[in-house]
Amino acid sequence: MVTKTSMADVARAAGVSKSTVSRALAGDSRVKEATRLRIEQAAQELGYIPNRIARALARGRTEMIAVVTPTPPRSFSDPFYLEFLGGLGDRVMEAGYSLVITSPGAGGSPANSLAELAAGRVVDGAVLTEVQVDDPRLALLRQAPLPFVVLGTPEDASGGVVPGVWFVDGDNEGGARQVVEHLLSLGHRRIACITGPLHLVSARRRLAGYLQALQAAGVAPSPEWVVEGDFTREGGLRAGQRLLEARLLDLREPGSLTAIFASNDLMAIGVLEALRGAGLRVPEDVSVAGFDGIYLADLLEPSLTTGAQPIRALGRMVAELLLGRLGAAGGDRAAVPEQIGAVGRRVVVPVQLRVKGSTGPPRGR
Amino acid sequence: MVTKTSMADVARAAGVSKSTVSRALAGDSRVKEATRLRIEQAAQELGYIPNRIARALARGRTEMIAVVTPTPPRSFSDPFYLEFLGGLGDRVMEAGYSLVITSPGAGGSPANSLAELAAGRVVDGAVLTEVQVDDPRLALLRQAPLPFVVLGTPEDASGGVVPGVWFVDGDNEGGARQVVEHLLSLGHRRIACITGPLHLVSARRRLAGYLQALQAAGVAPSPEWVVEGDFTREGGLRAGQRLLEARLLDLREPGSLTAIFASNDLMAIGVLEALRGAGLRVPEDVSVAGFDGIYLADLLEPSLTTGAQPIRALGRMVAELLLGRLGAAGGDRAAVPEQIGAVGRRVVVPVQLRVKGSTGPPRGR
DNA sequence: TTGAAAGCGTTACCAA
DNA sequence: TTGGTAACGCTTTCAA
Repeated sequence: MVTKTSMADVARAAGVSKSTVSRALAGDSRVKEATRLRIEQAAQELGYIPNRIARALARGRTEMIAVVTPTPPRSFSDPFYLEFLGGLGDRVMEAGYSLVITSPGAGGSPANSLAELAAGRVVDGAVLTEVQVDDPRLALLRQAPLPFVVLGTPEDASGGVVPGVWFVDGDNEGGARQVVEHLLSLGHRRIACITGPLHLVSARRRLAGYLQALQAAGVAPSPEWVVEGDFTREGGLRAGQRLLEARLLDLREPGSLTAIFASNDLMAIGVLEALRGAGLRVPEDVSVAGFDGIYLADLLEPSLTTGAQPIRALGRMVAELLLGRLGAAGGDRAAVPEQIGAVGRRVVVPVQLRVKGSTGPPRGR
Repeated sequence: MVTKTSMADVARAAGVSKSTVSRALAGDSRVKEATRLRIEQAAQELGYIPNRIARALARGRTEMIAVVTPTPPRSFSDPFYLEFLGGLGDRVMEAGYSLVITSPGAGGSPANSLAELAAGRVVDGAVLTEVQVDDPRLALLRQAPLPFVVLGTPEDASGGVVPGVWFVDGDNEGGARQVVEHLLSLGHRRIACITGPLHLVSARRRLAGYLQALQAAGVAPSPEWVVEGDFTREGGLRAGQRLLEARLLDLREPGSLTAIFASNDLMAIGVLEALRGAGLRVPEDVSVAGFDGIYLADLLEPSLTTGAQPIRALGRMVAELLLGRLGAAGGDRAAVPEQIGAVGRRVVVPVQLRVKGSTGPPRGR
């Protein structure tokens, strides 16, 4: 235990008052040059480092930003979130903020911990991920004095965008549509969709995109083609197995599926495993496509065809928006492409179809 | 902006003093039942949530733990660290702590930000990753009043373990030896090693394991078999290409390598790419083995033979040790296998050879 | 240009 | 069992 030096010590050593030390170290221009130098030297010699907690209490700002990570079964080890977090973290740390990772699951109810965050003055702002339809956290945060930005489009049950909320999102619907259109263009007609948890906005939108593409192509999907998953690899594996058990992937059957659209890459990976386990080849027997464009998708064999979101860029944009709201130095509003200038700032970025090795023409074509 | 309620408001509403409110809410047994109830109700009604910053200042504890992530080119998107972080995060959040992610790169020099962390009283403890030989951060932290635990063995230049430091590590040397012995047992003799950055302890130890295994088998490695990488996929790719350019992977040459040991899985993935690019098949033409056992390793085709560390468990153990040092509720010392009871608590966990599809007998055997 | 002193919202010690 | 009152270490008026 080393005796820690406080501002008072520096003041004493430099022969000035605490106030002056505070001003000098904050770069206040009203401090005489000579005094500042003397203070800086004293601080240096004493190894003084300001107590950020005390500063935070006095200033009312902590220079920390909270990231509320997905709830189980996705955790923050979800590759998508980690890549996102990378982009977010890089940008906010550049601006001098730290990231506080809080899991909504641990230590109380989600709403509870969020409320504590908001009122506990621990962070200056928050990033919400994994938005649900009619997300109760939004009301909570909006009435709290905590600026926040959402990753994902905040929708209510009727499909309307919740006003007044700042958010960044990929074009889930359009992206999913593109991916399914790609499968259709290869000649597939019987295409399954493994969805995310349908209380999540992103999951619904991707499902909508899938349905739109089929409808536009005049394909009427059988209800059993759509399986609800949970955005995890295990969930994808289970969903794949369910399709197998339902004999929907039996090549000898006439009504067999020829392609599977998984609503995220992680589930697609699970599906690949399920198929491999059943001795089916990809893409020769079945085509598989995913969504997200996590970097893992490229490392698989076969590499995964997917609707790629600019994941790290999403993180950076969320950071930019939030920094802008915080009035932070370096929070450059102009850097954020503004889509709609209405109530709340909304950024929706396009999703890019990335055709790789996991999709090909259906068998027998 | 909602008017926030402070403890004083609750006190007024309940007709007691701040002290009593503080005690009541902290569950102090000396508060009369009736009073506690009255206070709790008042707090409830007013929507009172304690200011954690003020509490932290008063108590001297913030209930936050810092994780110092690897420096570039590895970032915290490195899969190994992410899995580790998952284990760590789960455990510390269970115990009521939040995780603060600080990048040593951003906002100043590594040492600087670390010193600020230590003295800034922002966190109660810290986790260090990516230890270097003679790591300067250790001295810094040890003289600071901040409990910390290291992921990796803190070594000085002479190979001795720095005393007084708590750490958790996988058995790098033994693990690497096992992996290389596996290659030798398959009949390989000309085995390359792609190392990590050699200022890192883990990289050195894995190299040592490789050399030991070869020596024990009576194989004298040619200097050009050893290529220094950087633990990234790109680094692995480059290293693989270097071996190719050096004509060490030309099957027509008599001295061609038959196997490659990459010091971590991520580099092994890069090597696989390099080989694929050169039209070499794995394991028919060349065997490839990695280290770490990241979950990605299993998803590759071929799946990767590797020296598997219990990555998430490493995270949990680090958490356990740190919580123990913090005297945290739920910090269960007994849960941590204690290897050496000397100065500092040291946990070294075995590495398990996981034989998968990327290794096989050398060509022509 | 500097200093004194009043916060910031808790906790914790000491009396009562 | 409760209340008064210092801390905690900094920032920020307000005066000088």
